[in-house]
Amino acid sequence: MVQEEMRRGPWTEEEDLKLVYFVNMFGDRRWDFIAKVSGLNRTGKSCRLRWVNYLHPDLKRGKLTSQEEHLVMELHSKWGNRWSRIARKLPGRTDNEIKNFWRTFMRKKKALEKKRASPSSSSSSSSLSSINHAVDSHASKEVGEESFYDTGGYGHDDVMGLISAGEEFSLDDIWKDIVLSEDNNNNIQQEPLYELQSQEGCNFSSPPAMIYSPSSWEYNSSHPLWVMDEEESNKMLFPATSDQYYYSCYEQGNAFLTG
DNA sequence: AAAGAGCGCAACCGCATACTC
DNA sequence: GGAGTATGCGGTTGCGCTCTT
Repeated sequence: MVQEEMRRGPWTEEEDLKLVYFVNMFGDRRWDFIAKVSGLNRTGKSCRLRWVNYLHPDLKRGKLTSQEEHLVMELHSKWGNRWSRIARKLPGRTDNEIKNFWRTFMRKKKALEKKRASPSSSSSSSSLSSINHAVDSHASKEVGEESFYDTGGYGHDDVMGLISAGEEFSLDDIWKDIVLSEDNNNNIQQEPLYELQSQEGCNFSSPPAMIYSPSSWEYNSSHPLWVMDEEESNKMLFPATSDQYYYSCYEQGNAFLTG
């Protein structure tokens, strides 16, 4: 059978709208089915990913808060790279997001480590050196090429040891250490890498998904589908100019179901 | 102002597991 | 119980934006 070439790459706004519409209609389970009936010409996998990582109404946007970052560190020390598991403890955050955060963190750490490796700097009592130890004690198990990822966590004892009462510094200190180090190197600190901010204080970017702001959906997280008046949902999702187009999508979906 | 480097994030890939028939 | 299919997860890549020189 000749398989039609699937679309790949970044999603367009129109595709997003379509996907949201069909997920709203059929739920966020049957991805292959949704991929087919929507006519998106994407794989079910791709649709799921887009939904989970970007379009889901419960998603938070913007940087992780300090609390969230702490939690990630803590949970990673327990569970290692079990990103989805960690993500479940951070409502509104995706495994992808956490993975990216961790990668960035490790990258910074490596960079800092490199700088510190220069002979002039050896403040062994710094909190960073301690977390380095914690991280390295595990990461060093890996052989050969260094990876951004620590594949098994710091080791609970390592990091929790740092956090525990026995030590005189917290993860805050560790972060401060990184920030300070950056400060020293850059002189100009445009904005603290890591500042306390309220959950609502997130720096929202404005992706297309915000067009259908989650707050405007009566989303009930305990329910697989958004609860929404059909007429209302049509109005919100599809501007008058494209009504006909999306109704045809609707028809298409129904036709597929009813055969 | 232009070029290059670095960073952040979205998306893809391959494998594992769960589910359905 | 086994095969086929769908879904979930972790790792990796590539692109675009921002910052630096």
